[in-house]
Amino acid sequence: MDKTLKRMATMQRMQVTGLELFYKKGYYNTSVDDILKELSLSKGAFYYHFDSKEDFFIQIIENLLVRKMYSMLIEPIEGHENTLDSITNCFEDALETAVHNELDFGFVLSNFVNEFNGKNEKIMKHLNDILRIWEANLVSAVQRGKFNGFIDRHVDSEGMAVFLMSSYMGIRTLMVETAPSARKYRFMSQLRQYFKSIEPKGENSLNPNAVFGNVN
Amino acid sequence: MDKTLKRMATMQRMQVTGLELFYKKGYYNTSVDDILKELSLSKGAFYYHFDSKEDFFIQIIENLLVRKMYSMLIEPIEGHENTLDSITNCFEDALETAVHNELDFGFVLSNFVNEFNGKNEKIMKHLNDILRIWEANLVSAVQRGKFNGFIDRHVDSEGMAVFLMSSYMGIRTLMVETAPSARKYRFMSQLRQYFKSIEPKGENSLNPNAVFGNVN
DNA sequence: ACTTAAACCGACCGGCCAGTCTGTTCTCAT
DNA sequence: ATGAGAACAGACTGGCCGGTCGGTTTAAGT
Repeated sequence: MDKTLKRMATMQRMQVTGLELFYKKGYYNTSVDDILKELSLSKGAFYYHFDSKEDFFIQIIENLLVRKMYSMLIEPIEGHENTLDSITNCFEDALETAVHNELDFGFVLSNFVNEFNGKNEKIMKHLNDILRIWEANLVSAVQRGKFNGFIDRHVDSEGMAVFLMSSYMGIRTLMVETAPSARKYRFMSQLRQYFKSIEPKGENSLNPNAVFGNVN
Repeated sequence: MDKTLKRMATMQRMQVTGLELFYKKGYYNTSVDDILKELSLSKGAFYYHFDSKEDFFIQIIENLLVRKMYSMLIEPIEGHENTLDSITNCFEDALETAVHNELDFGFVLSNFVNEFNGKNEKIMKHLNDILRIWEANLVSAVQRGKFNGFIDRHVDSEGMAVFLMSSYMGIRTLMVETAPSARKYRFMSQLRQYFKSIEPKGENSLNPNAVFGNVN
């Protein structure tokens, strides 16, 4: 365990800058040497730790991408009763990091889905796993929102999850070049508009979660 | 004019299969020889007609992508008074071709934006032009919808355009692998939900377009 | 029939890149 | 101190790909 410390540290360094470059320039347009140059390491070091470029990337997905997706787009929604509010805040934060050109992992994911679709089935499997997890968590968040009286009982939870993921991934694509800050603002305002049509109508509109408490 | 007929025909063939392969495998992962093999043509033929692979791709954008974007995502919305209906129908049709794995040019565009972003400024300029045209046409469609009484006067036209483009490009990314038909259905149903919150409320809800006629 | 240019062929070049392999340096237990 | 394995260095290979270039075929005008 202790002796593997150095190993782990090097692998971690490689993966972090690997993800950074893969994100910036794309997987196929980033050579292993590009990453190694950034770290002043050699081919020997790389292939000592990883089997192949593909294996390297899959480990990046498992070790970095999955965790960051959780901390940025799943956990911020998981804990709270008022689903619509927490989704709004979560998207707001994620898009704000995007405006500052920092790594926005929801977009990293969408980028890679686009790059590998139809080209590398093995990697697509891993990416689709993450999408499924994201979707499942959104679905249960919507259901919790219904239960807690913040979302109309008649809305389709699956549909809402798909719609949220779609619009999020889409706005990130649109933010890459033209007026990211303005587009973020407009997007968020329309998202709130959409949420208005989702709120419970009529008698049961007061939230009963003081009675039932949180679900799960 | 007449003598250039053969030239035009060959260039057209190259561009059509070029777009097809670039879409399926990506620009950087498709070699010029891949396209040539498909057509039983040689390098000589290619570089006789085009300056470079990049030039070739830009001509594909101008000759094929732009036109198809017009016919699939712009003109179907342009002519009609009831903006929300025509957008719904337009998206419905476009996503249906996507379900059948045919070339859906809105997605082709979004794919290329993802592939070239940060990698090829020259090509990005051309792609951004198309995005701007699409956006402008959606904005004016929304404004027409307001004028004709199908859309609430208070909604932000720019915001709605951005939101529509986002969600469309996003759902296409989500449809590439998992349950495209189901996701299309869910998406369209949520889009209609969103549109509900966009309709005019209160007194002026009856459309007055019988009085004013169409705008433009 | 002959000329001429357009259209096309395909071998070749130079550069890049994933992966290999041999060898060197570092680390640490004994 | 030293042997042994872990960690790393870097030259090299084979394949691919964009682009070039000298040559051949096709077609059209005269």
